[in-house]
Amino acid sequence: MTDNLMDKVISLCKRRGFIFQSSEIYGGLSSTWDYGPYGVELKNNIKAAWWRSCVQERDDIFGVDTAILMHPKVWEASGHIQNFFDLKRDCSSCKQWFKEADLGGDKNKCPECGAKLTEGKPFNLMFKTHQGPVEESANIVYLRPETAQGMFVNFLNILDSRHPKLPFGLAQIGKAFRNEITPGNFTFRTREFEQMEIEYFTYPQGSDEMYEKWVEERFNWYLNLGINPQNLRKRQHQKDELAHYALACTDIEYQFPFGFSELEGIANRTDFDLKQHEKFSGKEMTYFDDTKKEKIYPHIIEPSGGVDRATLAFLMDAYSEEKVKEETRVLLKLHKNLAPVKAAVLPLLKNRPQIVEIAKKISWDLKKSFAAVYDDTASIGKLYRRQDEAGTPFCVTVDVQSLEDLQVTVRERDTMEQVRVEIDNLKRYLLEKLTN
RNA sequence: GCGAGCGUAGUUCAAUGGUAGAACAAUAGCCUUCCAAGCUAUAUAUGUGGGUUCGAUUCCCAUCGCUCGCUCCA
Repeated sequence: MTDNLMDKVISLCKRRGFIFQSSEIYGGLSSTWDYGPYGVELKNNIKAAWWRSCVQERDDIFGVDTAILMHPKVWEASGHIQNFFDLKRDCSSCKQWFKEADLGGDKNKCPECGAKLTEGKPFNLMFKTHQGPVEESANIVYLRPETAQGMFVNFLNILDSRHPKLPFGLAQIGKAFRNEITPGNFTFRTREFEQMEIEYFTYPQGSDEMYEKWVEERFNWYLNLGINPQNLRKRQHQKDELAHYALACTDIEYQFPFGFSELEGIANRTDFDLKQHEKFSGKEMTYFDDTKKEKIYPHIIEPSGGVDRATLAFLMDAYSEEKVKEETRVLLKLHKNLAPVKAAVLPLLKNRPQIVEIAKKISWDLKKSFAAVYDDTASIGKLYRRQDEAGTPFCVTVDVQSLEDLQVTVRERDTMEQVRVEIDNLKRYLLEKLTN
C-alpha cells in the first residue's frame, strides 16, 4: 500500500468530494486543485486547530490577515527580486537548463557537456500583474510569494497598537503564489498555495533556544492531531542549503509515497528582515527595551507551514483499508477535531416515516453543536461505508426499537463497535467523546 | 520551460473506417430489524480543431490538457 496509495487517495478525494482537479470540464489546469465539500471542512478544521494552538491558546501571538498585493519595494527588501528573476538557458544536447547567473565565464556554453546553450529567456518565479486597469509597467505588482513579508512590514503597527513585550509573535494564514518550476505530486507542490506562518520576535540572546523550542512545539502539533510518529521526522538543514536570510533551519517532513518531504520549515531568520526593511523603507525597525533602556533589533523565529501539504499529509496518514468478510473497508482515520463531519444520523429503514422523522430531528439538534448530517440514500451498510470514507467518527442509527425505548445505536468508525444511547443523552454522550 | 509517455461514462476496462459496450459507482422506486444484499427503472463517455474519406472515436496534422523526470523548498 505504498506505490498506489497516492492514486487511492486521489481517487477517494474525487469520489467523496474532498479535492477536484481545477477547471476539470475544460481539461484541467496544471497544478491547480479545488477543495470540495468535505475538503474545505477538513482544511478549515486544520487551519482552526493551528489558529487555536498558535494564537488563541497563547497570549504572546497576535493574528493578522495581510494583503496579497504589496508595495514592489517589499520584494526588493526581501531579496526576492534578486533571487526569483533570472535568464534561463537550455542545453539542446544534454537537456539540462541553467540560470544565467549561475553560469561561469562563457554564458553560451553548457557547463555539463560543452554544447551551445539557447538564448537566455526571462525566467521569473513571481506572479506578476497590474494594479489598476491600465497596463503600464509603472503599475506592476506581484502576488506575494510568501505571507511572511506582510507580518514584517506590520511590525511597527503592532508595537504602536498593542505594545507587546518581547518575545511576541504574529501569525497569519493566507495564500501565496510561486511560478514553481516543477509542480506536481497532487496538492503537494502547486503554484497557488496556502501558508500558515508565525513570525516570532525574540531577544537576539537565546534565539537558538527559542528556535529549538519552536521546532519541538510544531513537531508535536502534528503528532497531537494523530500523525503516525513513524511517518514524521525533523531534518536540520546543512549550512550550504540554508536560505540567504537563515542562520538555521529545520524541516518537519512527512513520509509521502514519493519520499520524506517538507510540511513545515522552522527558520531562525535573525534580524535580517527588520534590517532590510529599515534599509529600504527608511523607518527604524527596532524594539525599545524598557528595562535596559535600549533599542534592539529582535531576531525572528519563523515556523512556516503549508496548509495544503498538511491537509494532504493528514489525508494520506488517515487512509486505511481493512478486510471485512470478503470486502475491503476503506476508511479515513482522521482525528476527531479534523473530521469534516462529526456524526451522521441514519434511519435503519427509510420507509418508516416515524423512524425518518426521529432521525431528522436528531440531526437538526446535533447540528446546533457540531457538524452533523442526515442521510438515507442507501442501505445501512452502504451508508456506514460512505461515512467511513469521509472519516466521520460516529454514526447514529435510529431503528424500530428506538420508537419503543427512545434509544439509538452509536457506531464508532475505527472499531465498528455499537452501543445503545438514550436519545436524551445523545448529544452529551457525543460531545464528551468529541472533546475529551 | 525542456524531454518522454498518455487522452473512450464518475472509476476500471472493452470495441469498431459504418447504431460506442460491460462491471463497479451514481440516481429514483420497491423491499429490507445494523455493516457495500436483492429486484425494477434511469442518467452519464470517444478533450478540441482541421485534413483524408460517402462515412473518422479509429488514419494523418495541429492544438489543449494530463502523467512522469529536471535546480524550487510551504
